[in-house]
Amino acid sequence: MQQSIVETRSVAYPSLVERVKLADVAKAAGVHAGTASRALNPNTQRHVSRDTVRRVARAAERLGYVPNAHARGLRTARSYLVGVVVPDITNPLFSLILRGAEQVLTTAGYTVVLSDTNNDIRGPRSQVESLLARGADGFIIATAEWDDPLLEDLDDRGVAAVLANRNTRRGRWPYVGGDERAGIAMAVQHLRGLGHRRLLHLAGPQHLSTGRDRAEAFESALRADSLPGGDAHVRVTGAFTEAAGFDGMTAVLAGPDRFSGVVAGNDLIALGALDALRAAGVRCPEDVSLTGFNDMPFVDRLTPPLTTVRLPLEEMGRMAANELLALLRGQPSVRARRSTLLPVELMVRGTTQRHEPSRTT
Amino acid sequence: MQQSIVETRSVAYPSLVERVKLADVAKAAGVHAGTASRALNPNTQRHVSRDTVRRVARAAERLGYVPNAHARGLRTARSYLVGVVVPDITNPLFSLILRGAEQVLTTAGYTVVLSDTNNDIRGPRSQVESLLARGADGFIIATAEWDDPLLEDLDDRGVAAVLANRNTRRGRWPYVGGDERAGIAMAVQHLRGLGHRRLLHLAGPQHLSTGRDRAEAFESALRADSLPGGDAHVRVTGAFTEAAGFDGMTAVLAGPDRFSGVVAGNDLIALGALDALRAAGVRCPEDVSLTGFNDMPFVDRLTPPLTTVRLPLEEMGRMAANELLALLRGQPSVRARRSTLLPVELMVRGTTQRHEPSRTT
DNA sequence: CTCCTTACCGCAATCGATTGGCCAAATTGT
DNA sequence: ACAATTTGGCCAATCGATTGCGGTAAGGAG
Repeated sequence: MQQSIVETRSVAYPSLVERVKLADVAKAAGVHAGTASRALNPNTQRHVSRDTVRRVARAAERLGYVPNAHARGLRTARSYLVGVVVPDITNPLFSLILRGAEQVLTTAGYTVVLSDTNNDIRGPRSQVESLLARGADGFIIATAEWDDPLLEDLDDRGVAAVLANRNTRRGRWPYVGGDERAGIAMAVQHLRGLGHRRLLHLAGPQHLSTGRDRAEAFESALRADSLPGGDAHVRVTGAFTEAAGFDGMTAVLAGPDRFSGVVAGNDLIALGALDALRAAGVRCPEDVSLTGFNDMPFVDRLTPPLTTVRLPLEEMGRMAANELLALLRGQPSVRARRSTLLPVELMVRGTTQRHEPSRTT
Repeated sequence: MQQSIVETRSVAYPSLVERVKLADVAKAAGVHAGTASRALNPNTQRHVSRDTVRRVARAAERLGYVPNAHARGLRTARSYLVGVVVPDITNPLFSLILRGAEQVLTTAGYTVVLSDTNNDIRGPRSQVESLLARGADGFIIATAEWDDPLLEDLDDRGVAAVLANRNTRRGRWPYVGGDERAGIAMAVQHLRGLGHRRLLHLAGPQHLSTGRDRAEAFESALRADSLPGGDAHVRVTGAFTEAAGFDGMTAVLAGPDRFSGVVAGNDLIALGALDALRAAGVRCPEDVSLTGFNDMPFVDRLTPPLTTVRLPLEEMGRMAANELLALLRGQPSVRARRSTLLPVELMVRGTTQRHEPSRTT
């Protein structure tokens, strides 16, 4: 590997200047450390005189006091650390959720620890365990499987968490996601409205709630408006990837099923399907209309630009974070599981057009 | 906002079971807590008999002991927390660096704290400060400005850090980035080889090393092989964004300068430039050839697919993390500033083609 | 003017792991 | 067999913030 090393100048790496501690502030303010502690904590300020609070606050400000998180955490058994577990940070879907969550968590005084499992199935477990060892206060989990032993385990142990984007079968935690059913219904109605009778759903993996829900929504949307002469097929792909989309579409094209409209399980599957169509000489949108899901960045710049369903991902992250904060603040008594479904939007672009009957594939 | 809340079942959120502590392990193994501590720590095991180590290890294993990070951190003044500061987690450029860094840091036992400043200029400061308050051991910084008061400040305070992707004027920290000069040189030579004489560089902002270095590299690459009849212009854009690229290109098109090849400061600028060309009725690549920088995901799927320079971003993150680990482990004595330049690769795709002389814009 | 609150603040224990210092037992050398 | 080491492990202090407890002074009521 080419690699050039350039040496410039030599310098020392001194250790950090010794931090000012609470005792220093107390001394400067002429009070005891315990009093200073109370003066600085909004919840205990009422035990301290107005004047003392001011003096201590001023001293702390002047000396640049920042509390030692270790000492505090040791004493209070809280870390103000929350883990955000995502399957693939490289996927904008998750980085947007992460950003939203990070915004509200940091402004609430929490520190966000990233845990990118890189789609490794055994990833979440070890990552979460080690964060738990660090005393993490809670988690936002975007890697939930439909049947997820890790989550059941965490649930049993009473770990505070919120599920984002992907739901799970059991579990008592709040869930925040997009309104998948509505999104799929929109896509189906859009295609139907364009005159497409024979539809295909390239479903995502069924061990994820997003794959299941969308497939289910597809079928119930079709039942809802069963046009005469309507026809529909569902093909389950192995993953939410371009490769899986390509394979799935290729397999369907080789089979007997006919269709003129395709609802893909997500944008990546749609892109793979597009490639497969192209490879088979089928044009989009002239011969086949296609919709995606998620509205990832840049899918509006493809040729043709992808018609897809947009999810408010940043908002999803923010909501999930707020749910978690409520959980952490809330009385650890009785709570009800809440599901929050965020509204979605159909982005009509270039991969869908009115059906020309002669061209059903 | 549409929002449906579904209540399912009510349950209690019990607190975590009380953790097993070192004293428990020690008791189970029939030794003192101090001894157990030494037995568990590889660096101090030599002070403990072979047999005791085994007994303690076994007891720890059996009881499922995990050390309390707060207590340890309080005593040792190390947190095993590393902050990774990025300007925009949504940008795959940075999420890839982040992933690389996260991989090696977590396997080294560190916990990665994400700090996404969302391109907010005052972001890094407060984020870094609060992480410092938490006792972060070090930082990987991908937000460096060329003249960066925050970095100089941190440098003065002896904070351990490594710069990734973006370099800074001063500072004593290691820097890991792509070989920008080589990348630009490749792009220029590629265009020259295709017969393009009149080149334009749509440079990124000059307060970032990436903007500066690429602009400088562009000029020196041209000096290196000054063909007869060669001509070159540099237009500095305000940001590494599509909007800036669009504006920059639009402005140049309105001016007197002529060119048939464009070297964009990065992929986003290239995309914006592409839009501007299209809006002006200039075809790419027939009339003008265009290169980007970074090889972001999906730019190979555009029409035409973008010719660009690929950086080993994940590797960059890994290298930066390794540098930081060396810094953290290393004797805090004297070190030399190291710059590691990773090799880049020119991805020749559809936005560049042989120049047809009649068509210089 | 005395008694009783209330307000304010200091004292010291506490969280759990680490580590320097010290003592006892085991080992080695002669 | 005895002194000189080495080895193994215990004790207790320590990191820094929090908080229950108790004491003192100020203020109010009768």
